[in-house]
Order: sequence, then C-alpha cells, then structure tokens
Amino acid sequence: MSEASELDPFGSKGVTALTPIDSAPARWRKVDRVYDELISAIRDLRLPPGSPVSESDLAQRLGVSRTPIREAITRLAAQGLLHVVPQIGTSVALIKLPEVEEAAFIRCSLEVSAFRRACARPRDVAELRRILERQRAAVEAHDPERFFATDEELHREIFRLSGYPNVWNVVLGSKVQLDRVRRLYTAHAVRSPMLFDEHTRIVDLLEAGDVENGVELVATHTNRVNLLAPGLKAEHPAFFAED
Amino acid sequence: MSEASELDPFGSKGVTALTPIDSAPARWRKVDRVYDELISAIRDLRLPPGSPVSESDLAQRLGVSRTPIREAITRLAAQGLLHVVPQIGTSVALIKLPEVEEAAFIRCSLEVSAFRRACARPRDVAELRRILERQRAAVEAHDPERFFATDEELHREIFRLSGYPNVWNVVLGSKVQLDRVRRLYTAHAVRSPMLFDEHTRIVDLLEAGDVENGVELVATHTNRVNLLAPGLKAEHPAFFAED
DNA sequence: GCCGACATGCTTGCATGCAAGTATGGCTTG
DNA sequence: CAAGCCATACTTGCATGCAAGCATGTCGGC
Repeated sequence: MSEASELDPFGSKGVTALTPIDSAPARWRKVDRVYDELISAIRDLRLPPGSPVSESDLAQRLGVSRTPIREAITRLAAQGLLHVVPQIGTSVALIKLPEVEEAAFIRCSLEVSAFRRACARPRDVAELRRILERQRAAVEAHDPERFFATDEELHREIFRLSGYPNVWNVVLGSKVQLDRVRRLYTAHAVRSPMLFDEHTRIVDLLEAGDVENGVELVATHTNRVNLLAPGLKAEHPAFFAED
Repeated sequence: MSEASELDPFGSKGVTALTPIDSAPARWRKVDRVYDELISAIRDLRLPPGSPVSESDLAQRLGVSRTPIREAITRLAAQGLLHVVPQIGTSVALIKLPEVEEAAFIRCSLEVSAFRRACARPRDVAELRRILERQRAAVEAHDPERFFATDEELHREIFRLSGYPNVWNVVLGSKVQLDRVRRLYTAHAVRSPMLFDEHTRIVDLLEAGDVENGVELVATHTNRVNLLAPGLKAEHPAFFAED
C-alpha cells in the first residue's frame, strides 16, 4: 500500500496527507473508498480532532466529486466522528472523555461476553497462537503498526470463536474513539511487551476455559484506556472537548 | 449550545455565548427526516423485508429530490438494513437468523453490564417506577404501541442510571433487527403482562442492588427473542433469508 | 481613530442531468 | 411453436449547478 508520501502542495492548513483514491483497484464504489480513507485518517490523527474538513477540498484532494464525499461524511457524522454544521462547515469531532469512557464500556462488555461465550464452546486456539507469534515478532521489532494490526486480528478472532463474528464490527465502531486516544500515547511501544503478555495469558485462559480469571483479565485489558485518557487530555488539550 | 467549541476551527474569533435558538432546531435537514421515516417504516414492517425500494420512487413519494434519499439510504445500508446492488436495485434486507442472534447477544451483553454497573452506583428508581406505572396502564389498555414505547423508555432509563446513557444508541442500532422480528409476533399482547412482571422484578432487583439475580433476569429477558425467531421464520418464510 | 454596513468568498443542502449497467418484453428468425 | 436477439425502460453511481446562509474583509460615514 502506498503510504502518504507527498506533503500538501497547497499549503499546510489542517489536512495534510490523504492518499488519492483513484489508484485503488477496481470497481468498489467511490463512497466506500472515500469512507475508508477518511476513517483511517481520523483514526491515525492525520485528520486531527477539531481540524476543519471541506467537501470541495476533500473532493479536489481525493480526485472525486462532492457526491461520494458527502455520502461518506454522512456516515461518519452518524458515527459521531464528524461534526457537520449546515452552512458553516464540517470538522473532525473533538475527543470527549465521556464518549471515550462509554466506548471503553461497550468494548469491555462485548469482549468479556464474547470470551465467556467462547469458553462455553468447542474452540481451536491454533489461529490465536499463530497471531500471537506474529505479535511477538512485532514486539521484538518494535513495530507499533504491526502490533496494532495483530492486536485487532487477535480480538477479532476471539469474537469468531465466540460464534458471533460480526459483533466485532460493532466494537470497531466504538473503537475508533479509543484508537484516537491510543495514538496520542507516544510511549505505547514500551507497553507492548506487557500487552503481549496479557494477550498470551488471555489465550491461555481461553484454551483452559478459565472463565473467572479470563473475564477479569479481559476486563482490565480492555479498560486500560481509561487510565491514560485524562493524562493525555492534559497533554494535548486542543484535541479534547471541555466537558 | 455547548457544542460551540467545535465551531472554533472555522474562525469565529468572537464569543459565541449568545447563539440564538431560532436557527438551529427550526428546519431539520431533509436527509434526517427521510432517514427517520425510512427506519421507522422498516421497523414497523411497512417496508417488509425483501421489498424493493427505488430512489426515484421514494423521492416522488416523500416529495424530495434523490440526493437526501441517497444519503439516508447510505446510512441505512451501512447499518445493514438495506441491500444496495449497484445498477440493479435496492431492497429491504431480509431477516437473517444469525444476525438476530448477534443483535440479541449485543443487547443482552450491554444491558447486563449496564444493570451491573447501575447496581454499583447511587441510583434513584423513581423515574423507573413512573415508567412502570405508565406501562401498567398500557398493558391494561391492551395497547401494544404504548407498551413498546414504555419498554424503550424503561431500558433507556436503566442505561442512564448506569452512567453511560449514550450506550443506548448502540443498542438501538442493533435492536431494529429484533424489533422487526417482534413485529411478526402477532400475539405479543398476551405476553405483555409477563414482560411487565419481569420489568417490575428488574426494577425491584435494581433498587435492592441484587446483582446476581438481576443479571440473570435481564439476560433471560433480553434473550427471549431467540426463542421466537425460528418459529416466526417458519411462519413467514418470505421475510427471512435461507442461511 | 472608531464603528457600522455592504460585498465577497466561503460553507453545506438540495435538485438535476448524464453515464453505465441490468432485467425484461417484444420481435424476429429458424 | 420455440429459441435467440435487441430495444427499451428501469436501476444506481457520479458530476455539476444553483440556492441559502454565515464569516470576514473592506469601505464609507461619523
């Protein structure tokens, strides 16, 4: 995949790196490509919270008309990631601590339930072990990108083992808020070994069917963002809303 | 509005404290009205599963252009309620038993967690009692509409007491699938007394802080749809997908 | 110098026209 | 009569033009 290579030739406003979508393969509908590009940019903070986005600007930058842009914005606004004010403008939603807490609550609740459910079913943790092995490599290589990628794979696989694979999509919807916070945590690399160890223990407990210790660990694991968020708000006040 | 800080990126240097109320709520955007109308029609089965919907037809019927229709369809398609096939047509998504199960799982998980959370906080069940009283009246009047309305109020209030009121919106997103199934259940009126009794017990257990019995009851209460769905699929096969 | 009014440029909301593709009914042909 | 072909009417995807509204820069008056 072509990483965001070129800087903005028009001048450094708020929007910097958005990969044009015309290079993408195939006949996917443009609105889907625009949506993927935008939500990815929002999650990676390439579109920082509070930065203004303009339909015409995005249309020019992504090389499409305003129509697909508008439909993607409609979806993102319904998801709470964009704030659209008619006749004034659209901006990336600021991070709100209550929303982060609620997103963490949703994720924690669903992941704990999925773990409990997976423990009550026949399960094959071989795929989880393979993901863990790749994650170990990512940790040893100090590669946060690959670590996050394997992290998502691992949690998605747990939902698959629970028998409700699509619930992961709901988690994804709430997780964008958490990912934006996590992006602010520059020292996440040093935490990776600890998170990796927790993942390993979670897989062990799942394989053993140890519900009690498992749900406890999954809960603390998925709730850790709440400990970081307030400090990050003090560190990056411009990205957060004053509740 | 307290959201005024989100407008700052557009350059309003002055104090935005005195924003008159007339501009904001006066004219809803057409896309919102179309979305509400469509999702309501889908939930009430006025747009039955599998029925085709045409952008031009809806535009004529609702008296707007295709643009707001398309944006509403985009949101509903992202929610899994509409099936859009490019160059062929759009139809109301069929009911899929696995999706119903997953929606029930999501709702059950979140409601159980909210109940548990509400039990661990200071709580005032007065509003719940008031809702129960209105629900009792609806049951005695054999008014399913009012029963469903109070049902939603009650569950939303529990989320409010949990401290995570917006989580209810996530539940709402999944609940449309369950509501469509419930609409097929013509004999829901006779079940209302039982459901009302369960609601009363849930409120009692919440007031008493009885977590163990409470989560058990909430779980069975929110999972009841799964018992009905297979039979309803046999009764209305045209509305369901052959998995 | 200060303040107010106007014009201009921006924003999003909406309507419409065109393009590309598919299903279908009727016609032609064997 | 049956089977294949083609025109037509439909669908959605996308681009574009216009309308309404707000913020701001500029100019004129005091």
